[in-house]
Amino acid sequence: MSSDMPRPRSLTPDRIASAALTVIDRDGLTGFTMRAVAAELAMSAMALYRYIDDRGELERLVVERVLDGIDVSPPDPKLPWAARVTLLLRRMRAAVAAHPAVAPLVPVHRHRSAAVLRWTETVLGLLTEAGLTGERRVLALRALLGYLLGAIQLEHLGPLAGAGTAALAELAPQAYPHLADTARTARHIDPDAEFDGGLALLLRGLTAPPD
Amino acid sequence: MSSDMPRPRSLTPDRIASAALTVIDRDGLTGFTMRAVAAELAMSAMALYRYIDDRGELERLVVERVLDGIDVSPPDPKLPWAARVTLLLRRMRAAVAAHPAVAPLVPVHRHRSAAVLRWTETVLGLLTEAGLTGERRVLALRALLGYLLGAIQLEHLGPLAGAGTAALAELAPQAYPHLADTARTARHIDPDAEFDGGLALLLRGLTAPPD
DNA sequence: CTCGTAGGTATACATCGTACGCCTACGAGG
DNA sequence: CCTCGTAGGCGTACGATGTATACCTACGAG
Repeated sequence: MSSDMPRPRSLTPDRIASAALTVIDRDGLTGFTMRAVAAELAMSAMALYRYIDDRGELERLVVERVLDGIDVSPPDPKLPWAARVTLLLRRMRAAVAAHPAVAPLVPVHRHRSAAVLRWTETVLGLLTEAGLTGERRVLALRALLGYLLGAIQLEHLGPLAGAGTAALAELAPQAYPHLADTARTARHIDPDAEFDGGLALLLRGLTAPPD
Repeated sequence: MSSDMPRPRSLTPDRIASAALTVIDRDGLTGFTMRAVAAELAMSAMALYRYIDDRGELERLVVERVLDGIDVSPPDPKLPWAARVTLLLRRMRAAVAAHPAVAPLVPVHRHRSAAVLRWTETVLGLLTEAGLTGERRVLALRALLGYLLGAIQLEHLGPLAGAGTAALAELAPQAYPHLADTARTARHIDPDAEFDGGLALLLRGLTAPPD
């Protein structure tokens, strides 16, 4: 055999992910098409299939690329424990916020990302430091992860995340008194503060007495 | 004009939603097609467009149908406060769990559902009873909603929600020690208990001192 | 009975993911 | 240098999808 390297060319997975991300940032998820990504790489659509199996794998690459930028180093140990956890969650949230259109893809492909593994390991380290082990640590992680993913969905899939809240404040006069009132208050809250605030409530619960 | 009712026929929005849900339950989201839903109704695909504007509206109908079954009556006031909130969240979770394949559609169309409005109003009532008002109530609602939506995503979009956790327990031997350990523990936890447990942590934080 | 309207359908089109088969560039072996 | 096998790259094509358009038709009001 003359086997080894007959034609070692062109693309790296990273360049592909990068092109796909460019397309998504520019045209949104609906513009995220095999043909569009190929065009972004100045290739034919089918050429992509020399590097990936199918659309699913492309999505996976995009999610991994978005999440790979996350800094997973443990924050300064001198910070209060809650502040350190908050920092880590904020980093993940910020990574997604930098490319809002990929938000719906994150929950689907999250578990295949090495970055997420590292991030989770770091978070677990912090939880362990706080004295959480065994089942309590599992529950704490699940609660944090649930809150994080849910918050991301709420921010990027909501009724345009603010316009709808405004509508709620108008509508529902006496049929939904609490709702109308809450929506009115919510309009004045900064999204970052809202994320941090909800998280703070959760963290307070995590560190309560071990039953 | 002879205007009023020239031909008053066939379908109600509810029958349409019902047929769509049948299709989704049987064939999953990928089988959820205009043609498939039409076939389920023994009609041509285009006939559907006499009743709905586009696919998006069909999705909305499905989500509304799934969520409409939720019991939004306030639970027995003799129950502890946390138990009452838990009950309401469980109801929403159960409604989605009854049709797992629609889970990805829920965050997208949630805000247009009257059932969600009523449900939210009830939850807000409970939060108010617990002494939460103003910003604190907004944050509490957001945290609960985030946790709920996130938990639903985690359960239905995970790595087949269990198989992946198992894989994590095997993999990642010394590279991710905390993770491997946590995954091993997680395998023995019932999903319902996990949901309730994480929620309990959050609720504990909600009722802590008002800063 | 008639007639206008809304119900229902058939057909058609653009766009999507991707299977298939063909050329071609290029690195290794002579 | 030539040649040759392999993998890169492309053109075409197919089935599926959402939906626009134009048509026929059943039916209730007059």
